[in-house]
Amino acid sequence: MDTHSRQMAQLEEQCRQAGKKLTPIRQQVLQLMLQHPQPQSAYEILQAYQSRYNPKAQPMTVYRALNFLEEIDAVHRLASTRQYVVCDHLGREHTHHGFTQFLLCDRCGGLQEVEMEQAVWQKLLAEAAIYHFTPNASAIEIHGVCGQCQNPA
Amino acid sequence: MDTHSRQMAQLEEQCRQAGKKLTPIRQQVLQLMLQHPQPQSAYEILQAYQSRYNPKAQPMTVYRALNFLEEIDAVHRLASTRQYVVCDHLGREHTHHGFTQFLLCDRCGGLQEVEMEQAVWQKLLAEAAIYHFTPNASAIEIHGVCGQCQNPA
DNA sequence: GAAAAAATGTTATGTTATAACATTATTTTG
DNA sequence: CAAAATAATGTTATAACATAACATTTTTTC
Repeated sequence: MDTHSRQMAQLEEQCRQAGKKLTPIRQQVLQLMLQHPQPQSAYEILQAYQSRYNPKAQPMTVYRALNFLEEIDAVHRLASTRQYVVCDHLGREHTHHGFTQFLLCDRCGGLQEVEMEQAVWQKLLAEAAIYHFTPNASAIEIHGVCGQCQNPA
Repeated sequence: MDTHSRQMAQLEEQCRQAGKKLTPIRQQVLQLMLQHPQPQSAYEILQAYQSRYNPKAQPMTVYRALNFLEEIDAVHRLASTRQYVVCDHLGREHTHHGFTQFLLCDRCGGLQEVEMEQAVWQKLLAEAAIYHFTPNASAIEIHGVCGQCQNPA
């Protein structure tokens, strides 16, 4: 069983336990995303979906699947670029506890998902607390240039 | 001379020194934004511009002014909400050196602009460096609930 | 004052996302 | 099991955000 199948199976189990359903459409969308590690826009995913599964699929179909997958933490939506990407932890025990740092390469469009050190996000929270502000999101997005693009082979 | 006029005058001086021009349109857009401390979408600003200055103004007019104002660090674009807001430092000596934290209230739509402690953003940079990633943006956006909205009077 | 550069006007279109309502599939419950 | 309720999907339309491309005007430079 390949990695994607295993991830899919584990996710299906997770859903079942949570009383949610990983329907065919949702699986198909996730499948497409697993095969494409780079972040993609909803409309790019729609195109892939149309090519592969159903030429008549509409935006809503993909958006609904993406929203569901985001709810169950299977995918992330990158607010700054309006793109979607499979969660790096998919199919692992470990889910998100603290903050996530998304490192987005402006050159190649690639993404690195990094768990922030606890010490760092606690400091971020502390700074916010000075202003009596309570964060409810747990990710930050940082744009820049990745290692690959800085030192091309 | 009121605060806005003073800020405008100082900005004009800054522009002059940098060989850039704070044209009437750009001033007008900034003026509207100064009168509206909450972040606004480009189209909201366009509406205000149409009401106040020119009913026939088009989106491009506002977008061009906003892009210019962003270039000279007079306004910020909030990527996660696609809104624009006047820079909190406008008209002060102090400009951005390190990282900025934008605290966005999901309840009231308000914004608090906070300079990150150097120790914190250095840690962020250090974490990014592990992945040979070089950030080129210097702001992060954190969503949550502000003090006002948590403890309504 | 002619040429070049910068800003603005104008039209069209591309991109992202959701509202609203109809239909179908699945689950619950009497 | 059948009716009712809920969840998911289909479908159409449109709202909201943003830029391309080219024309015209204004400003600067020489």
